Amino acid sequence: MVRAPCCEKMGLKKGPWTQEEDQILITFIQKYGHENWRALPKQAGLLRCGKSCRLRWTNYLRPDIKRGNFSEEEEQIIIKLHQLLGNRWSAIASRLPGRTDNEIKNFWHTHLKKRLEQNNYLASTITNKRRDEITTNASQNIDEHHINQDSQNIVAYHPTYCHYQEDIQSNKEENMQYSTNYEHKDMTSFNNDMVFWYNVFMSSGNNASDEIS
DNA sequence: AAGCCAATCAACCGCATGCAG
DNA sequence: GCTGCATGCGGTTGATTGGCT
Repeated sequence: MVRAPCCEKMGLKKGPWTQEEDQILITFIQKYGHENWRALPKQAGLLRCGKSCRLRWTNYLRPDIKRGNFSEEEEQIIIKLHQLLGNRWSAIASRLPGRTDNEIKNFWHTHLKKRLEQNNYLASTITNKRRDEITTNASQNIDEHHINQDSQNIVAYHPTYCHYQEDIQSNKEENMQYSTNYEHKDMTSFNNDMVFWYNVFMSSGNNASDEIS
């Protein structure tokens, strides 16, 4: 398939947007909308390609964009959605009103990814250490619960399952079950997490099954 | 004060997908 | 079914910023 020529042709401008360009784009979109991104820059009098305009609008200029730091709850949602959906940033962003896929992607790479890796390392270290203790001291009655308490304490990002319960009345009992059971289960209960979040999607009105497949 | 380095984030690039003709 | 265009998406880059020496 032949690729459509992009902005590098015809001396179109690249790089950071100026305030003036932003204003032109905002004014134009407010007036005429953005039916056709490819034609928009020409109509608006911008020396940018449509792709660049779309990105600037969707990631920065849109009026409904929420700026500023991510809340604790948003972090938890991103982490869980990433476990469920992988690097499907737009799908994740669609569940976080006011946040863009680009913003979430950047936040993931700069904050959450490192933290998860670090926490996973620490959690596995602690768990292995505990297991060694158990092996060498078999007569001592140390149960699995004890081991997992340590892992849980280390894994700071760990889910708080009650966030959605007010919104999802129909699944209330089921969700409570997950949140309660979690206290007594080990890290492998992440499978249950998956089920939980799948249910959240199904209840949210968006058919997540299409996206998961 | 200056230089270096790492973190951050806006923006770009190229592929994938959807759709009309 | 094929082709070409428009748009969406995820990975990556590079400019900027802030902290440290």
